Amino acid sequence: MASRSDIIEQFILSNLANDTVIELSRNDLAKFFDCAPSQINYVLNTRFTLNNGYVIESVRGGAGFIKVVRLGLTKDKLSNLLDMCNSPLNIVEASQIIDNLRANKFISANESVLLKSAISTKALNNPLNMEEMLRANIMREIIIELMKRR
Amino acid sequence: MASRSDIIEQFILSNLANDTVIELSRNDLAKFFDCAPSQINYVLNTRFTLNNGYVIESVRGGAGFIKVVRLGLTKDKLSNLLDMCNSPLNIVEASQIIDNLRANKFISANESVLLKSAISTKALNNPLNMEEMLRANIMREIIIELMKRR
DNA sequence: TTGTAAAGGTCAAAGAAAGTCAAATTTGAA
DNA sequence: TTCAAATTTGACTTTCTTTGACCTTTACAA
Repeated sequence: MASRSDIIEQFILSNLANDTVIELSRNDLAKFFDCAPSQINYVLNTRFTLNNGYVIESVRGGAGFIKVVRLGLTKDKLSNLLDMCNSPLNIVEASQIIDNLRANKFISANESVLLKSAISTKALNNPLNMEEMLRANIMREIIIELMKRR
Repeated sequence: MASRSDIIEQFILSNLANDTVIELSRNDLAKFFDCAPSQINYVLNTRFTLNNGYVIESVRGGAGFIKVVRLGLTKDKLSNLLDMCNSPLNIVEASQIIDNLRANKFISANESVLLKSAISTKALNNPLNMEEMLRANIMREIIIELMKRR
């Protein structure tokens, strides 16, 4: 027997049949299916996971929405590399992943350089519960890298 | 999906497409978009910041006006952005800088998306003296982003 | 010189989304 | 039948936008 969550899942799936990206209104959907808004999150979190091949993005407030992206072939090709990110990566390992991405043309040479600067030891050197400081470091490295361009 | 603020932003952007400076009348704009005058300030303050590459000037009273100046970002001006990275950056500020870089063609659209994923709150969420864990998070975000490519 | 109207500025409250988390309930398999 | 897993519900939170009351500055006319 299909639970309401199953039905909502089917609804979203049918909307995704044609398009690879859809935008939902959580409140409208909840009203339509006569459920708590958070049940939409429940469905999304249990059935539209990364493993299942989906990515969820959302914006709150005024004209907020939830976006569901159905991932394509690339997803399978990269899932091995993604798995590596489930455990800590030192700089060598991470660089190898970037090189791999580059060698397989998932990123450009420019992107490769940029990303390496973003994950450099220098960029991540200061991790004392200060997300914003860290982000600033990362951005600094990126800009320095850009400065090197002709 | 687009909020009124988004629409007003687009309007200003399109006016700035050709010219690097435009003059607005706050009241007229507010009338035109049927909103409170202060919403114009809201749009300006959230979307046309220095980080984004704009400067706002205004004159009050009688023949008052608001001037929006689009700052071209040249290579030597990158050091201004770099300076901003000497203090903590929240996600909004950092995203603005990336948008600025993108708008001024220092990075491609792809790079912009990639970098945003690298600095996302999700990517940097775990900063408990664990550089490698952090890096893994960043790499995960990057790969997820790549998975979306067709 | 001064008062007033006509700008624009500020700030906080209200409104409109979506997110989180855990308690309560239901379901289904052993 | 029992119990663990799945689902449903709802209170509370966070984020973003919209609104409005009140403040400051400027030009200009009396």
